Amino acid sequence: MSDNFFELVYLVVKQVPPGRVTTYSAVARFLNNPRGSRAVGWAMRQCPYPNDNVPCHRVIKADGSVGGYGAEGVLKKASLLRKEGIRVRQGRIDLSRYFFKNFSYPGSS
DNA sequence: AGCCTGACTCAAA
DNA sequence: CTTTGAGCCAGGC
Repeated sequence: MSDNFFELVYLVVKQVPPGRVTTYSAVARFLNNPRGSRAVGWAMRQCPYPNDNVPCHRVIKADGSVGGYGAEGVLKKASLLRKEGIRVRQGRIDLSRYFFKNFSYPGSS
């Protein structure tokens, strides 16, 4: 488990199905880094894999804001989320409705 | 090691 | 509810 923090982040984010979202802090906390939300965001910025493999666009802020999407722009991100059936209103999402928390720890296969 | 940046978060005003 | 400010983590120079 001395794998890079990124690897774990990607594995966790990969678990988020279409129509559902998660937050940076949630992922960070799942990896035993409750204060590592920024590191998670940093990992997302790298985005070494295609969005099909790692749906970076399904990771939003803890307050329900869409967050950012690098050069692509937050509009693109919101658009993708809407296409998956997620209702985005004023750049915000209802976490109580779309938040995915049924994660399984990476590497436990 | 030190300093700066960034798809963040929380608390306070 | 919106706006500020400070805190935290990993990476690059």
